Amino acid sequence: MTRDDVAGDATSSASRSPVTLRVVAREAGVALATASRALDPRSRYVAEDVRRRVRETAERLGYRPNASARATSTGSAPTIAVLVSDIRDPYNAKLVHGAIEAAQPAGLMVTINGTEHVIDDEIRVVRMLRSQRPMAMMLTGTRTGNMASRTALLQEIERYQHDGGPVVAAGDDEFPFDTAVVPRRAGARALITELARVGYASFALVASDVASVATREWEAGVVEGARQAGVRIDHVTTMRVPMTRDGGFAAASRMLRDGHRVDAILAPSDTMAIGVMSAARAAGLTPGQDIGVAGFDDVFETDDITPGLSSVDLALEKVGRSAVDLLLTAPTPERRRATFEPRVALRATTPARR
Amino acid sequence: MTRDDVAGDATSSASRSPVTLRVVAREAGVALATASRALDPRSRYVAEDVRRRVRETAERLGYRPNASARATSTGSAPTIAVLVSDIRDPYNAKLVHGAIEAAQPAGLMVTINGTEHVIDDEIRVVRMLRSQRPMAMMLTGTRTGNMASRTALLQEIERYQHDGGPVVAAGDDEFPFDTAVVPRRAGARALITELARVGYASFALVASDVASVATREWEAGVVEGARQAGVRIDHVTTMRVPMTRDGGFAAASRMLRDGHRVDAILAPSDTMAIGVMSAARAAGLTPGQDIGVAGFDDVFETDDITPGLSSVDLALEKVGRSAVDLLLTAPTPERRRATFEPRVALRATTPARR
DNA sequence: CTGAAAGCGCTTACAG
DNA sequence: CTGAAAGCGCTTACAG
Repeated sequence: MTRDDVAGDATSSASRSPVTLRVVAREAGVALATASRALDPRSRYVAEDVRRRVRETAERLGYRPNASARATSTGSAPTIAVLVSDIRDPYNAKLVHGAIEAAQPAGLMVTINGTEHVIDDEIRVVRMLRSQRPMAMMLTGTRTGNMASRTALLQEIERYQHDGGPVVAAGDDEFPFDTAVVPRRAGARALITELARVGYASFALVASDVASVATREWEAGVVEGARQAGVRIDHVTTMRVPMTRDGGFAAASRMLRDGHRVDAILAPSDTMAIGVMSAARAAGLTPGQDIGVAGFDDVFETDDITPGLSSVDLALEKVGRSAVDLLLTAPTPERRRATFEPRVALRATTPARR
Repeated sequence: MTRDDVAGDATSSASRSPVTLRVVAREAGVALATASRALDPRSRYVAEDVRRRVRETAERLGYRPNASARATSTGSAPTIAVLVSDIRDPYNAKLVHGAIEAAQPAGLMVTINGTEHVIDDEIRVVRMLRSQRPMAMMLTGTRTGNMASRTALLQEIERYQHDGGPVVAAGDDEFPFDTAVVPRRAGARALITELARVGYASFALVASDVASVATREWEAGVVEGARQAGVRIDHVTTMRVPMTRDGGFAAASRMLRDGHRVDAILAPSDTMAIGVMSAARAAGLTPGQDIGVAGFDDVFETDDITPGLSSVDLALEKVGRSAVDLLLTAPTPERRRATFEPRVALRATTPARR
């Protein structure tokens, strides 16, 4: 009753080569071309019994078509290349997850390339990506970097487009590609409208001027909403800080030190809002009690963290999914924009006032 | 002073084909083989001036080598295929981020494939991945699923290995591959040791029996640590729940309803611990005050969420990086395990007692 | 419906 | 050091 029959041949492991279509064809007794067709679901004109026989043979041999060979034959790989600044950022993770969800049923792989928020790094990465001849490219997250870098990036991407590669963006409406637009402006507008409705009348904004487009859109939405709702934006603190917890802390600290007193502080991301809360506490204010705090993104999605952070759900997974859908449908002569419904989530950091 | 010279030919955009090595060679006045060598940094025996000329030509034409063609020629793609259950989970995101960091300098792409925690889905994905002929495969996160699925998955992976493909795991020590092991056991041991040191004497564990290996390792570490430190594990509630906030809530609720009273409740992930905190509050207990709560993973990494959740930093990014390093170094006859130093982070949910 | 052949864009012995 | 040629594993007109 030994188990020797179960154990494989452990010694002769590596470096055999995978089963090839040629082998499958030979074993099934057909020509290479026939085997190719039999295995291609889109190919008409194959006798049913031949098809079955070839498929069974392929299955039995554990045949897997060589995607690279297929790609060099057809000219492009069944791959969507996604540029993402930092996959640990839940904002990006949600976009990417949505993209993967939409890509898999279409038989497409998603390739992730980190760029660490540095636009010059992105240029390098796009160069690398062009080599892959991916079916499409997708830009995600927020761009930073100066005008020159930006132009260089666009140029590298345009080379890809020039060769017929479709490009889509998921995020801000800042590039001349089809874009699944994160509803920042509408979301910001809805947020301040809601807050006004539950009794907030004066606001301070803390923002980073680094991730410019994202912040600008958010700020524009807040200002529009404030005007409509008849509430005041008393102070805007824009600092050259990253959109991180520490950035939010720094900006809010300065604002509070300057003596501004408002009903609520708004930040352009939840991560920054966490820093705002810390700054408030450091200044002796309890968020949700002495002062309202609201973020943006809704990446925490929870009331379990106390106090629950008010935020705006930007439908990021849908945005990611929709970006892939844009790639999957035929391009139109004019540029397309997919839009989404944001959802305001008021939680413990902004209880109703009065 | 028009800008026509800058604008490209906007009308005739798509479907031209990328510049090919053949074109570069012709333009540079050399043979195809010579161009290939001139562009290959590893290739000796190319006259310096020829190399320079070819490189300049390639640069000027915006040439990018066709990775697929190269891959079909060499037999494998410069790609690490990563299997990940859910990229939105910060645990996975950190592992993947580490992997990307290590892969990029080596000129390797990382391919992400979501599997939604379903092992049968993983089998499908591995089949797909085999087609890519990636340089290596990396398993990440926690496996679930029954014995049969598990065997089928291993079998599919073994086919890949059989063809000479290296496989590495980043996570639990549950597969017969080189593994960068997440230090769960040591981390759990260290956690309870620390807690004992600051005055905690009795504990309850809530766990999921779904993600078995991860939970088992954690539990084993806790039990070992408790024995060494001379503290009591009063109760273990293991429920058939996912390792989520809701899973933690359900298990902790049942435990508390059963009337168990302990100094602290421990959960095998931060996400579950968040649920535990909610359950405690629902039972009228304030975490960090009436009862201690500690998670595991340290995915939140922060004191800013109040009360700050005590946890164990499992060095996940290092684990991810190291997994790739294992792939990049020559394999050894015996299986390798890379290990890491966990770091206990005691925060507000477990203040020192007495 | 099937097969022989050309071609996709590279790499790499092999022979100068 | 360089070039002509074969080969990687597929797909796809083209001619039965």
